[in-house]
Amino acid sequence: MRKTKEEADITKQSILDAAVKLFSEHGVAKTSLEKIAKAAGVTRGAVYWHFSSKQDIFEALHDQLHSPFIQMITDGLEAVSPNAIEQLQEVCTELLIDLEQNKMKKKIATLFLLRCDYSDEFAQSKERYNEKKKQKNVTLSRYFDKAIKQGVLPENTDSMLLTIGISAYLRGIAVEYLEDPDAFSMQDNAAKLIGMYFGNLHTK
Amino acid sequence: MRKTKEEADITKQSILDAAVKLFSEHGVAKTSLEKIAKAAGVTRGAVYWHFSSKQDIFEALHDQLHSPFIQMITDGLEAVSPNAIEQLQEVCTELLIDLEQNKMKKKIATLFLLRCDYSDEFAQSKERYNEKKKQKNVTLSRYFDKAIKQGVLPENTDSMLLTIGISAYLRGIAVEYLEDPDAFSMQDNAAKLIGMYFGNLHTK
DNA sequence: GACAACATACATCCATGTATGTATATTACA
DNA sequence: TGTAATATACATACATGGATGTATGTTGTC
Repeated sequence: MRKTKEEADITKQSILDAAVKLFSEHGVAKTSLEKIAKAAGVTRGAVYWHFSSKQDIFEALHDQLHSPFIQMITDGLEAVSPNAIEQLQEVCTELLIDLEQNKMKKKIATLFLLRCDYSDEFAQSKERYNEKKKQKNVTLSRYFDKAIKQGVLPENTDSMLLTIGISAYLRGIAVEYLEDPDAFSMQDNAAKLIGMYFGNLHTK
Repeated sequence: MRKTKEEADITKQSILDAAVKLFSEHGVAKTSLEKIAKAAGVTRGAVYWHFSSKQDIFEALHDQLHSPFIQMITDGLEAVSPNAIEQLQEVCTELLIDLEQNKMKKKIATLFLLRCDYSDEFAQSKERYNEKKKQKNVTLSRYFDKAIKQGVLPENTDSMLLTIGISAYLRGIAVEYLEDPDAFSMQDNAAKLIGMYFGNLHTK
């Protein structure tokens, strides 16, 4: 019954995959380890071998999936561009369209935005999550400072406030979309929505 | 042990109050009817007398609390104003500041935005919720049409898109704030944040 | 005296965690 | 290089608590 290290890693990953699927479909709280095990084609024994609890699985998913999601924004901004705001617009738009087209990302975003709450046992996850968010905000804020120097944003722009605004807007669009994906199409509207926000920011 | 109709109503309301508190603090899924009963100073017998299940309580809260919350926006827009956009700005700003100052509203918003998910048994609640949202969007969209006729919005404005945008923005700000109320103050920033969005919409 | 407004008691089901069994991969050693 | 020892990767079994729903008892009201 013993498996290779590689086989064991596959088992572990299949548990995580099953967890993502079930968490995003039925919510974290309503998903039992038994269901995860079955969906992964193993027993709870395997689950408890690889993870100590449901929180543990959640944390693993958080590290593996959510953090990169946040970083996707910051990474996309590293390339040098003549117009920092236009670049940001493109990154945001792509992120939103990707949410519609990439099934996996859609699942992940649904999971972390709509299917979990960070109270009680998950408070520790929230702590780390808030930290990542702060980092992201610092990065974005510095980015806006760059844009101001570039002359594509007015001198008196409050970069921190703009950061909060953009973050909220992006999240709001994502949440509203994921909550009811038939309400509107990202492909058709993401660019326009983002454009609406940035329309008044250009100095041109 | 039989009580007056009035006393019974008080009991029922105290159960709902306890539910709001516990739901918003620990999440809907993690709150048992036993805990609600204890917090309300009764037994589960009383809870089952007034409600058929946890979903039933959730639905009652939804009707009692969430719907009015949505309607607060639409209601605030009924008054006749010379500048529809400025009026909307004020309504949105007030709503957000209220979220910080009114403890009860903060609890309610936390509950419905961060502490519940609408999958599985709660799908029926979601249906009705989405319906209300559609109504709200129609109202808002008509409102923007009015603003266009008023001349405070450009002729070529896409009112439906603007509706989606505003809704998303408001929700995003609310969610980001509630998730970490220490991150920024509504009193200081709500007006500015709302202003940022509307800045490019004026025809002035 | 009937019924409303509960409290209490009971039965059942899940979910969790842990303990134990087991086959096999890996390692140690001769 | 073969083989015994050991640790790994689980499956199975067990014990427990907690949550739910219902059934029944009790008291006061109308």
